[in-house]
Parts: sequence; structure tokens; C-alpha cells
Amino acid sequence: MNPAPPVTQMTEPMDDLLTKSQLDAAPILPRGFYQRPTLEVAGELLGALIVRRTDAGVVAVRITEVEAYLGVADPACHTFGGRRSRRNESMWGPAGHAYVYRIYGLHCCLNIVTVGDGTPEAVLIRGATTVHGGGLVADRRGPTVARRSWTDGPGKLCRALAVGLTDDGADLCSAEGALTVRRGAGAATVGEVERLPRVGVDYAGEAADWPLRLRLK
DNA sequence: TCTAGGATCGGCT
DNA sequence: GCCGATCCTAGAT
Repeated sequence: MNPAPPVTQMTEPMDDLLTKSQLDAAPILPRGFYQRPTLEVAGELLGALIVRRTDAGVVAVRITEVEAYLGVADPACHTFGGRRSRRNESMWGPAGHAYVYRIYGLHCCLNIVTVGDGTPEAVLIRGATTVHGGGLVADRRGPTVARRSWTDGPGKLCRALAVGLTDDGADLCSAEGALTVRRGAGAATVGEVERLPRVGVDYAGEAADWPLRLRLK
């Protein structure tokens, strides 16, 4: 006689929007996708899926909000003026890799490197909705956090996906990788995207007003 | 070596 | 809506 089923079955979310097989069927965005103008990439990342594999299981989110950071000519960007350091080294590398950094000593932010070939630009993933692995996310975010608040900020998103500094530089285009970005079933269509100024970059002068924050309505 | 400040979050009022 | 937490990073000296 077997006792009661394991607790994990109870935390298995009843409302995952995508199944494991649907995730596997979604094609990984190829490196060429990222080797284009950053704003173009940012717009097309809306609706795409970030799939995270760990020993604990698989979590997938659909990207709903991003910000474009335009490299050496963008005062809000970590590589403005050609700045290059250990922290932002990943931005100087090939496109399609992760750039993860710690902010305020507390949180991590996930970026995707674009363009490549010594053009250090990136797209910051600001917000997403969980489409698979909700039980795991609930465990990571804690019981007091409402579902809608699981991934509605860059730091929260990293916690939900268990993304940390060890993921800095990770290749997002490799099927074997623990972190991949896949084409979303319902990618954003023209007219559903609103363009806003970026958050928290007041120090960047007029660049703070550039409408490089893209959000699904 | 020192110091100021930050691409945030969550608790409290 | 406000404010404190917390520590890494880059720039100044």
C-alpha cells in the first residue's frame, strides 16, 4: 500500500499554460536573431519564451517587457563611452549570450547580448509571465508573493528562474544549455506594443527619455 | 585604498 | 507612496 502521493504533486500548478512537450517543440532562437539592431531584437523578444532547466525542474516564462541598451552611445548603458570591465565583459562578447549583473547589492538582472562583434549592446528582460513550472516559481518566490508579482521586475524574474551571476556569459542558443530563449507561440503583433522611457536611468540625461522600454499591452 | 551611488524590492504607513 | 536594506562596482585620489 502506498501512502499519500508526494507533496510535489500538490504543488504542481493546475494552470501551466504550456506543457513540457509544447516547450520542447518551440524552436530556440538562433544566434542570427540577436545579430541585428538591438531595438528590433527587443521588439521581437516580446512574446518569446525563456526556458530554464535546473535539477529542481523546468520553468518557462513569456517575455512581456524589455528595455534596449544601445552600447557605447547610450549614457544609460553599462558600456557607455566604451567602458569595459570584468562586470560588463559579457556585453562585449558574441550575441545570444546572457549578461547577468548584480544591482543594489541584492538583486540580479538578466540581459541578452545583441549585435555582437565588439558592439556591446543588450536587451534587459524587465518582466514576464510564468507559463510553465508555476509550482517551482511559487516555492522560489515564497508563499506570500502573489502570482502576478512573481516575475514583474528584473530582480524578481531572476529569482523565479534561479538565474544568478553564474549564468553571466551563458550561451542562450545552445539546446544543451540550462537557459534558452524560444520562439513564443503567440509572438507580439504590431500595435500591441507600447514604447515608454526606461526605468531608473535618470542619471543618463536626455537618454532617460528615449522610448526604449517596450511592453506588451 | 576609499567612497558614492545604483537598469530593485518589499515592508510599512 | 515612501523608505530602508545591502554590497558590488567604478571612479577618484
